[in-house]
Amino acid sequence: MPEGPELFLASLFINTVSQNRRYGGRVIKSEISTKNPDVEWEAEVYRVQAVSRGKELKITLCEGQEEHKGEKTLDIVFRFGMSGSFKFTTVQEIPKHSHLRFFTLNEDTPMVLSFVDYRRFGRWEVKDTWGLDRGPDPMWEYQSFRENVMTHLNLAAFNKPICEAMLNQKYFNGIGNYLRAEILYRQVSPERGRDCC
DNA sequence: CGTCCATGTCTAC
DNA sequence: TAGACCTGGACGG
Repeated sequence: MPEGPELFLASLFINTVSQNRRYGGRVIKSEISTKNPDVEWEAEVYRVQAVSRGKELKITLCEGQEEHKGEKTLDIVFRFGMSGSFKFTTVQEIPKHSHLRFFTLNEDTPMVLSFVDYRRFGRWEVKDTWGLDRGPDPMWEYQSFRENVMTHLNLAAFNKPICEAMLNQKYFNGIGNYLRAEILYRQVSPERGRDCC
């Protein structure tokens, strides 16, 4: 599932299901997830919002029924690894491999937003900053993405075949193996003098 | 039953 | 830079 566009779609999905819902209680981590941190959060009522940047997705929890100044918030930054995704299900149908769970309030059928990751290569951190070694989003921060590339073309990171350079998340945050292949298939040809793989 | 493969990091040598 | 970290589906015997 997870390169930049999938992370973006996951943020849309989270915002769509969370738009007119309220969550409550604690955020529950699965027993089996030992490498990722507990999320210390408890609120009678809170809202959930998501935003993505490259191969990271940030969820913000906001205490309270409606927006107001000084509300308590908490940010969690996720990386999806090879198999991460978000799913929204009933409590009865919590998926196998659901490793972090957010519970809704006031529903006829209680619902759960889950971070699901069957291979457990995915990671989350409780923090509000994006990964320090990851660049701007190529789609949604195009100007700074472009500038970040253009001003560093002299570095060793670019002194290699483009298929290798494109996996560097400091400059191509969100590009993975499938996307680089699709992009290079469309844009690069030997006639243009590129040293491709 | 077994082997191989998968959209990604992460870290120990 | 090789190996580690994980699960499960496809396919071979």
